[in-house]
Amino acid sequence: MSVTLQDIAQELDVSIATVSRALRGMPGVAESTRQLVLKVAREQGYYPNLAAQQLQRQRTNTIGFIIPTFGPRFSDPFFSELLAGIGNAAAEAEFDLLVSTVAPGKDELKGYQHLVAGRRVDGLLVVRTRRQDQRIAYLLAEGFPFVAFGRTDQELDFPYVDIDGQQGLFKVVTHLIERGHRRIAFINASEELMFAQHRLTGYRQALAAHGLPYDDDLVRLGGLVETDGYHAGRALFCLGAQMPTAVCTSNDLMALGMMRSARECGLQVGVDIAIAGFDDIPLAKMTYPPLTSVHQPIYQIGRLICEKLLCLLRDEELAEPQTLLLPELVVRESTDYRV
Amino acid sequence: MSVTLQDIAQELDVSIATVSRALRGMPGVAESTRQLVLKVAREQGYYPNLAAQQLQRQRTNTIGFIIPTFGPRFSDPFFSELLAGIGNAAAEAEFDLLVSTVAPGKDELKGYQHLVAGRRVDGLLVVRTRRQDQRIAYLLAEGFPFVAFGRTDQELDFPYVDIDGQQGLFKVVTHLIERGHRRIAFINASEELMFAQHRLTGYRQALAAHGLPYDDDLVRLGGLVETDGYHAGRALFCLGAQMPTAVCTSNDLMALGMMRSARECGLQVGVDIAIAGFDDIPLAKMTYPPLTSVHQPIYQIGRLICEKLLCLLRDEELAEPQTLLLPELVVRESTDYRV
DNA sequence: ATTATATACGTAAACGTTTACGATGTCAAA
DNA sequence: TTTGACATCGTAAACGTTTACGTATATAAT
Repeated sequence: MSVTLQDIAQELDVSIATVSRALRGMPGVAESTRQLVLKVAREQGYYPNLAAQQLQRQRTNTIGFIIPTFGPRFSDPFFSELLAGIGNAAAEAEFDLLVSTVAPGKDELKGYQHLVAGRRVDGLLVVRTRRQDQRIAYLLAEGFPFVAFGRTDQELDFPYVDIDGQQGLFKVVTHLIERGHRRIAFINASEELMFAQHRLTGYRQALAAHGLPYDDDLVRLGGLVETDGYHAGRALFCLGAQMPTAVCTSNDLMALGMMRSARECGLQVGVDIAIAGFDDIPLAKMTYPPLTSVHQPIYQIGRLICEKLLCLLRDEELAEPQTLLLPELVVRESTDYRV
Repeated sequence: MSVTLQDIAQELDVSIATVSRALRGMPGVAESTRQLVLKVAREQGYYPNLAAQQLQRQRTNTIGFIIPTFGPRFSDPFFSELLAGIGNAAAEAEFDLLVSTVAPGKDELKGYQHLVAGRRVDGLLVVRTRRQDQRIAYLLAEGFPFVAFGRTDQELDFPYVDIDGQQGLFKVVTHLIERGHRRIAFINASEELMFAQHRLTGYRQALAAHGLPYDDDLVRLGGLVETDGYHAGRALFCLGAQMPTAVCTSNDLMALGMMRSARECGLQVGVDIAIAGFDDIPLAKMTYPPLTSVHQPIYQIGRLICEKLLCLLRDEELAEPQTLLLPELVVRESTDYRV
C-alpha cells in the first residue's frame, strides 16, 4: 500500500508527530532530524493522504463548480473557457476543482446539498444565475461561502461578478439604430435567467432613447443553442413587410444559427440584414461574415470569481464584493448593412 | 456545526455504531430503532462527512479528469461536450468528478501525482493521448485504474476508447478524390498527438489507394484552434499553381479558420475550393457553407470512457477493454466543389 | 547549586466514519 | 434447567492526519 507517516516514523524510530512537524515545516524539530525525515520521505515516496488531512483540518482545499447542462449535445465554447479560467486560478492556489453537471430542475439542489452538507468542498461557484435562484437562497441560508457569476432579482446581498448586459444590449442596439435600423429583433434567453432580464431592459432602453416603439413580436426566446437561433430566424424572416432589418441575440451560438437561416431565406448577412451576437467567442471573428458581438472576457471572469472565492476562504475582506464589468461592443461585418 | 453520528446517538441514547448501521441499512439493528434513527437523522439534517467516509472506506467515489488547456482562450466545444458525457455518467453512478486544468509540459505529471499519490480519486480519465505518453506510463507503473480516450505508440496494454481516425481521414480524402481533387492539403495537429499520427496514415493511404503522390508541402501542422487554420490557409492559398483544390483539417475549429482565410483570398468555399473538417461539432451544420466533417460522437465517448472506468472500479471484468469506433463522414456543402 | 528558559521530542486526543468482536437478552429445543 | 441459536446492541480499533500538552534534556541566568 501507500506510505504513511507511520512508516517514516518507524524507519527513523521517532514519533509520527515529529514526522508530521518536520514535513510541514513546523517549529519544534531539530534541523538534523528534519533533514532525515525529508530524506526518508523522499526515498519512500511519501504523499499525504488527502482524505485524512481533510478530516483533520476540516477543510478540503477544493472548490465546487456545478455546470448546468442542457441535454447531451451540450457544446458551449463559453463554458470551456470559463472552466479554464476557474481551473487555472484554482490550481495556482493549490485548490482542487470539483465539477458537477446537473440539469437545472428540481433535483438540482440535491447536487448542491451533496457538496455543502457532505463538506465536500470549501466553497462554491454559481453560474448562470436566475431571477429567483433557489441555489443562492440555499447557500445564503446555510452560510456557505460562494461567489456567483451573475445577479438575481431577489434583494439578496452576496458576492458576484457580472457583466453589464443592459449596457451591452444598449450598445449593440444603439449601434444598429445608428446604422438606420428601425425594426430590430432580439433573440433572448429564457426569461427566468437573470441576464436575460438585464439585456431585455437594455434593449428597451435603447429603443426608447431613440423614440422607437417596442414590438413584442420582435422579441423571441431561445435556449442558447444554434438551432434556437436558426428556428427563431425562420420565423422572423417569414414576416414579410414586418420583417426586422436587424437582429441581435443573447449569445453567439444563436447568432450563428440565425445567420444560417438568413442565408436559407436568401438574405445575405451584412448586406440584406444585420446580425449581432453576444459573448464574442473566438469563433466570432471567423464566421462569414465576421460577427459583430458584445465581448465578454470569459476567461478573466472565471479567474475573478475563483479568486474572489479564494479570498473568502482565506477569511479575507473582499475589496470589491460585487463587480460589474462594462462590456465592449466589437463591430464586424455582420452589421455592415445600413438601411 | 454540522450534525454527526455522535449527535444522533446522543439524542437517542444509543451507540454511534447502531446509528451507522441503521443509516446504512446494515443488518443487526431492530426495525423499530432503525426507524427512530432515520427519523432523528432527517430532523437534524444529517449528512455523512465525506472526508471521514473516504478515510475509512479507502475510496473516494470520485474520478479525476485532467483537461489539457492550451493558453487562456481555451474554447473548444469538443471539451464541453466530452465533459457533459463524463459528468452525467459519473453522476448516475453517484461519483463526483474532479477536474484539473493543466497545460501539457513538464509540470503536467505533478497534477497526476497529486491525485494518484494523494488518493484523491479512485480512477482517472486520460484524454488527448500522445505517441509517447508519460501519463499513461506513469499510471500503468502505479497500477492506478484509468481509461484513456485515444491510443499511444508504445506497445502498452490499457483500456481505451478511440475513434478510428485513420478510417476517418481515409473516408474524407477518398470523398475529395472522388470529386476530382488531386491536390489535397491536410492541416493536422501536432505530431506528438497520437490521433494526428493515425490521421496522417489515413491521409496517405487514401492518396496511395488512388495513385496520388504524397506532397510534404500540403501537410501542415496546427494547434487545433481557429487561428491555426487561418494561418495555414493564408500560407496555402499563396502557392499559386501549387495551390491545393481541397483541404481537410484535423478539427472543425481549424476548418472554420481555413474557410475564413479562403474567403479573404477571394475563394468561395464549396465553389472554388473544398474544405472538410473533423469532429462535426454542432456548429458545423451552421457555418457558411455548412461544413463537411467526420463525425465524432463526443458525448457518447465521454459516457463510454467514464462507464468503463466505473466498471474497473467495481472490479468488474471489462467486456471490451479497447473500443475503436468507426467514424462517419457527414457530407455538406463545403465540399461541393468538383474539379 | 538552583532555578528558569528554550529546544526537541513523545503521548494522546481529535476529526467522523466503519466494522470486527464481544456482551447481553430472548426464546425455543433438549 | 441447560444449552444453543439468534437478534440486538455496545466497545473499541482502525483509517492517516494534526496539534495541545507533557516531559526530558541542555543551556543560561542567578
